[in-house]
Amino acid sequence: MSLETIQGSLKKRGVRVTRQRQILLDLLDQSGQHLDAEGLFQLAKERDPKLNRVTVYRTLKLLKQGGLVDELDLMHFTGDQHFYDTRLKQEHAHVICLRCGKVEEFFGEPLQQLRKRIETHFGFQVVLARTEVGGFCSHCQVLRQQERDAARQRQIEAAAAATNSRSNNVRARARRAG
Amino acid sequence: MSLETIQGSLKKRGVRVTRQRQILLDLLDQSGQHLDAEGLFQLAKERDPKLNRVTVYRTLKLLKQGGLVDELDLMHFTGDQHFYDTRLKQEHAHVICLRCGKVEEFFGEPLQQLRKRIETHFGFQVVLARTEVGGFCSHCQVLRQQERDAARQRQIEAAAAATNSRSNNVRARARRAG
DNA sequence: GTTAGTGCAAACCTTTTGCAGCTCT
DNA sequence: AGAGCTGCAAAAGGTTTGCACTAAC
Repeated sequence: MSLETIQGSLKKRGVRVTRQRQILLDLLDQSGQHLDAEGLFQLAKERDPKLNRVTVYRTLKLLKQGGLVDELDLMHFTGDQHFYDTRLKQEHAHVICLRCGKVEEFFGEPLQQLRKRIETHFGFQVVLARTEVGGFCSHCQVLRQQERDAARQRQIEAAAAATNSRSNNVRARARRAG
Repeated sequence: MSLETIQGSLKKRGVRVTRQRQILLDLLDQSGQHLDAEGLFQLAKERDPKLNRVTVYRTLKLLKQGGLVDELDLMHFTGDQHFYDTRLKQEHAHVICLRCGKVEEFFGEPLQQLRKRIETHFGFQVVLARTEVGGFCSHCQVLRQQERDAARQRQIEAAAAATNSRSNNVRARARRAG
């Protein structure tokens, strides 16, 4: 699937591919990232400073309705906005690290298998599927362990300090009592 | 897993299980539906008219952070609010009909398989996974076909009417021309 | 020349925050 | 007493809508 396919699909529906929509489609296609409405708007403004935020929302809605983009939430890691993926790639799951926010994409047949199973199990006609997985990437697993170790260390030191201060108090009382 | 497990988990974290929270937990547990904050609030109001909407949001946030409920979007079929599922059942996918809004739950190993594959593929530690599938339930597939047939029929009739009116015009012109 | 699309401002809906008072322990 | 929790009001964040003007077919 290509950008031209998307544009063709729009024209077929009597939707006009205006200058603004062209800009937004290009950005969605090029930018490797997962953009939300605001991010897309910021990039679009660089190409056309007059382009309005509302146009971005309207275009995204249009593309979503036409099944040309997928709407993601990325586990609400950054907030409650929606992110968008053109459907130019194969179906994939999004894997979000809950510590650093990195997003990986997982392709592979377990996804197709799941889809097929749901279709046969319910006699359901699947139109779109979305899998989002939250957890910790290999890098952050290590960092979390270090953080936990450091926290435990601080606790031990705090406990030791408390003990010292208690015994100091005892000594001080003993002195006052003479 | 049971409601008591959830309550225990909260207490262990130094979280108080107050009257309000008890009400909300009961409702989440009992109601078979997928409730959103507003729906939960409406039900809670019946048991305690003083209970505030904000308390609902705060409790849901707490439960989410503790990993005691899953947050769903149900493909934004009804809007952008979030829905909540206690994690008392086995992991499952949500299957949403885009015509009637019915939500089915799919259990079964393709889900576990997908999770395992992602863990091994990325060395990722999965904490929570969410699969939402949109499409048409078997019932609505039939209805959609009927709707399409009816639309085609109307088109044919409209075309026929247009032809009639054109030939009527021709006849009228002929009459006027005498 | 019609129909669709745009920009602007204002509204909307869901969710969060600040704060004073209340409640468990 | 002290930490945690609640209600209220107000704000925030993201998204949609009404309307007059403009651009594409």
